[in-house]
Amino acid sequence: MKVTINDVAKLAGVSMKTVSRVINKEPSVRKKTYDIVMDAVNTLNYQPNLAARNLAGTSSFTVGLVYDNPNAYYVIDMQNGVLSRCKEEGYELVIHPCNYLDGNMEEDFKTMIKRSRLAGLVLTPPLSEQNSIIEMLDEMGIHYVRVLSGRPTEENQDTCIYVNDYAAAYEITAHLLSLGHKNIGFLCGDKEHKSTTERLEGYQAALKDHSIPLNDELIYEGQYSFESGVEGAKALLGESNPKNITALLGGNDEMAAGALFASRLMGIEIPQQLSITGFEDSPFSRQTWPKLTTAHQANDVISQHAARLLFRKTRGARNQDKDIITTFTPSLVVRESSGPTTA
Amino acid sequence: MKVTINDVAKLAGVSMKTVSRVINKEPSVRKKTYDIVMDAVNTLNYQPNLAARNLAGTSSFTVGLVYDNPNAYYVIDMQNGVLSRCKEEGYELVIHPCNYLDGNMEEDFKTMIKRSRLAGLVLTPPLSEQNSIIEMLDEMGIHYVRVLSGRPTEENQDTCIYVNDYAAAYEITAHLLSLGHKNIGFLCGDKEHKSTTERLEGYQAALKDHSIPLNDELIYEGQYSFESGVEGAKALLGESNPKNITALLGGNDEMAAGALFASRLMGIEIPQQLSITGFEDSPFSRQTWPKLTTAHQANDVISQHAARLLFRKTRGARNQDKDIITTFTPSLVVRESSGPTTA
DNA sequence: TAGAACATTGACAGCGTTGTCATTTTAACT
DNA sequence: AGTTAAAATGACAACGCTGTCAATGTTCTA
Repeated sequence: MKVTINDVAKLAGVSMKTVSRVINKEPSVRKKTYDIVMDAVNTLNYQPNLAARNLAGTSSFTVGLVYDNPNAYYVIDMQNGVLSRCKEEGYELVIHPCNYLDGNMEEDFKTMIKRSRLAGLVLTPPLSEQNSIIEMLDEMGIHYVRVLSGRPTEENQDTCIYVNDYAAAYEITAHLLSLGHKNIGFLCGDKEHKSTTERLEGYQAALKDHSIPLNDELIYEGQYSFESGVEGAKALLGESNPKNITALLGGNDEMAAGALFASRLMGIEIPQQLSITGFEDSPFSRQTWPKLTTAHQANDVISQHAARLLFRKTRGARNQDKDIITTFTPSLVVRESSGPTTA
Repeated sequence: MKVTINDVAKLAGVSMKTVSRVINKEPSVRKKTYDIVMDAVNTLNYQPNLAARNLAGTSSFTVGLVYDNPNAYYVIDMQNGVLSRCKEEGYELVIHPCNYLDGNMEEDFKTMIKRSRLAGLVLTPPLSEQNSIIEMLDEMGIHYVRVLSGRPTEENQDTCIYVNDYAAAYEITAHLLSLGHKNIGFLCGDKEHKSTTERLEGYQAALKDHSIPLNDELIYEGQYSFESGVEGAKALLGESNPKNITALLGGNDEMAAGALFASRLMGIEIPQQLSITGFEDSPFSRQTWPKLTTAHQANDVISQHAARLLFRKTRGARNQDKDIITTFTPSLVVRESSGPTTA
């Protein structure tokens, strides 16, 4: 019933250790031996036991995915990306949702790591930006890869995956400018998120490049939530839109959806009277009315590359994956929530 | 650095095996011994190694969560519920998204089970309804708990958690009837989902109990998606609402959101001209305009109980959790998308 | 063609637990 | 107190794999 490495060895007529070498793709196994062993593996349908591997080996076959992000779509995409890579490489994934504000996170981490010695961790924002965590991991000697909001100039190319929110925000803003908008509001997300400042700076850079003076009164500081989007739109548009805003950049899709909601309450027509854009292209940017113009962020692809980067580190010489992309720029998706100024 | 069961044993002055007994909560350990050992465990901050436990023991400490559901909110909730329980019991969770249509699922399952011998599986709909899968698992002797749409009368109370969609649909329909609606449309979800027929039957039962004749023309057969909700609303309301429908029951929140979207396109005011209701109370039922009246389904609680049920089976006598709820009925949440008939 | 250098393979211990079974301690009887 | 049954503990071999290091094959050099 249960087939072990010994069964394979017997069938192939080699030692246990040679089978081990084959399934671990170690070098210095003769091609012929390799084939014989693989045949045996296939006919017996052998699957190496993870627990035994983790116990016996110095490196482990489980990776952790850590997140503190309320966005279900984001999390699922990240999971699926990492998972698909894990499957290919024969790794197991342990997911670790957490709440940074909880405080006892450090303990939590240590427990997780002790219980199942991990090959490494994929950290997603905003946790990936927390220096205290990074230091802790460095101290503990845990491998990790961080997914971060940032621009290609940054260093740490071997341990970070960057999402260029700056460029994406620039592109969205440029899109609105090209439609004739001049007074563009910005609904800022959580200040603790690096993505917030990146997006804000991209927006400002675009304005500057088009010789539009910056105006702090057009910026609402909120959180990445629907409710905050509602509040932000109300705050910026006020009673009768005194600032004469014709376009609103949402910090993310949820805020944009909130702004859409608020506009509706205020009787503002979208996009005739006001353009609204999102960020991330999560499924519900297609489920609002009208559908949101936004910046598409391929989270599953991003997390796949994060996993690949991690494996490159953990597997060392055995894996020299050269095609890893370390910088991603979300790309503009124009839908119905943005249009030319009518003013 | 790394503390093992031996370190604990030494410090406590007992044998390795006794420590093992304590951490496994086996009976026949003297209270005094137990305390001494626990003290040692705590001072050393000992965490049993999962790989070793899985390898040595007959039962394993990993459970799997299997799902084939496109709804991110649902999946996250299920994960978190199971996960929270796993943490308490010292189990590890392996998530297993899959695509039933892929075909090679059986192989996929077997691989997963071989690689990390599992204590058991939590199956969520629609997979949990697939007899072929259940039979396979029975054959393989794998423990599992199914989360299913169904009514309390069903058997298998020790292996299934029921979500009473029938009652919930009944309640929503009754709500609409009480508001004066008579021509109530129904946007049917995927026919393969048990929840679809349960919800449909609940709707029909409510109508019958209020002496409203059933009319198949008011039922649209679609899928549980936003797009399908759009199509369904268009199909039922047609050019000028010839069937004189005043309320629309969405098969789930997404369909309801789609119907909302379509109504907007057709210039129909919600809820003044048309009431629309959802199902599940996923976050975005609060992010539509107007917010959706829906049936709240506590997925995290449901999955927690599923996990508890599973542990009761796998741990046998060691765990006699008596407070497991096996039937959940989603409860009506009235928001702004439903209102009295104006006709 | 001998000998060195290198490539390939194998024997065996050990990873940190739990299961089995033997041993010791305690409790419960006469 | 002496016996017996029951409860509590311990010794030690697994579990299925990988790391180490020694043993064997193979190729190259002179």
